[in-house]
Amino acid sequence: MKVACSSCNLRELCMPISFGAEDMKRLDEVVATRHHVKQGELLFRDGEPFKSLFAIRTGFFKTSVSTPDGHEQVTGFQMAGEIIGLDGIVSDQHSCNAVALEDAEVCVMPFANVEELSREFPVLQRHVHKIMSREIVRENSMMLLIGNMRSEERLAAFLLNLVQRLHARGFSQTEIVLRMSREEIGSYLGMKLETVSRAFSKFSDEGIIEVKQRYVGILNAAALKKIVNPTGCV
Amino acid sequence: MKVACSSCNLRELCMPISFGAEDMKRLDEVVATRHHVKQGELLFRDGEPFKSLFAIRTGFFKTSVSTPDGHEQVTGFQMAGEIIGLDGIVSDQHSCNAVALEDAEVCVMPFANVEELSREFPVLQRHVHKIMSREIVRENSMMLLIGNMRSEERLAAFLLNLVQRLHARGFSQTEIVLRMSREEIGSYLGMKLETVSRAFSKFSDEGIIEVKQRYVGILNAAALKKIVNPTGCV
DNA sequence: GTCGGGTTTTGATGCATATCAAAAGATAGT
DNA sequence: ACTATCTTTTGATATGCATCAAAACCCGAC
Repeated sequence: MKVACSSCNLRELCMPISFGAEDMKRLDEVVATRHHVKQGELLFRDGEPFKSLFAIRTGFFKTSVSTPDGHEQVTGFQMAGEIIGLDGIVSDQHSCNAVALEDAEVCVMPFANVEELSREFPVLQRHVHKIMSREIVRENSMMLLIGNMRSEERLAAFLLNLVQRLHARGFSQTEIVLRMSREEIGSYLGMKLETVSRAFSKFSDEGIIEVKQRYVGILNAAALKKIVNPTGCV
Repeated sequence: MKVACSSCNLRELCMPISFGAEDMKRLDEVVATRHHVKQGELLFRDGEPFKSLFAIRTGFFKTSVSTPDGHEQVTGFQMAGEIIGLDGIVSDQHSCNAVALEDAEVCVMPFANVEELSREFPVLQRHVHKIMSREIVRENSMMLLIGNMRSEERLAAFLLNLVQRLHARGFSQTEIVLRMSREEIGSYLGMKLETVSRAFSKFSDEGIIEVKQRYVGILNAAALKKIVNPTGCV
């Protein structure tokens, strides 16, 4: 079952938009194969040789790095239409682990293909640069989040970010089914799982959200935004 | 005073290494002009339109982002041979501030030039990708640092990183003159200036370092490494 | 040299979050 | 359906770092 980029409904997310049908056909060449990853399995692992970027077609991933003593730091959660593997370019080997948090399918894009077609299509080249820049900016804001905000602000920002990305993919603007555990959220946000749980309970008590296990209903998005940014400006 | 990349002693740091004399001449075209930035001045500011990347020729910069309520998070310190401005690519405007911490000179590389020459020279293309990937990896490790380590571990890691980069530029392996304040270090590492100061004092009391204002002498690098990574493995 | 403003150090105290612990709830395998 | 295991919640306590405060120190301006 071959699904070409040109006919993929995630095209606008992982490919440049301003592409003619003609060019789009050529662009299909970036994707060599597709690959299924079962829940809990690794797509790639820290230290593994880097060959390809991966575009997520379906499913949900987390990426993480570890301290020598085995403490894990989740560095990101990725969903359909997002690209993972950029960390591997610099040293030709991956520097983090990517684990599927639910059964997933990815498009394997050999980086040699990406670079070759990038030289031919400036719009693709620009797109690749933007994707990498976006990741740099995202991580900047994560540093701000972890370094400067308190636990409840972090969780509020996390939920808003998640729901915004899901909404961009056609899901509800008010309902989330979390794919990750409290511990993984905590690792991502630089806090312990108990603190995550307490923050959930607090928001729930205040009527801002509704929590039932991994289901989260957002009852008062404005309140969440106010927690992240109390002044309301910007 | 025109200094071409081909005759710049920082060439190995900001340009691809495997370049013939012929190609190197063409590569000089990436740099449009040079620009002086006085200590305390901004090279670019959050929200400003993005036109160019900047290669640092001399001097020392910090980049930072801010919360709406004005709290600053330093996202990096950059020295000679390093590239700044990558954050601006994604949305055609800068998303952080870059301030010179000492009088500096930068090479202005219009991004249009970079992209055009990248298409022509695969080795430059690869280089640009690596620089962006390196920044992504660096920020991953900063998330690990801020999210998982305690204050003394963070400062130890910071000092080791700084001295390693300075050493790569021909400076001492054991002596640093800090260009940034305790507050800026603290912001970068997600802690308060008092905590930074206390950690300095502690290391000094233990004979691991020698501190006199912004001068730091590293007396026992092994001890610093052990603080970052107690198990000693890896 | 002296004054004034900024930076750094050090001490005392408080608070947010980590840690420890245990129960409740969900999930998967037999 | 039932048990074993994992996840989540909640409570009690501990602690690392922030906060508040003040003194010491440094640097540049005059």
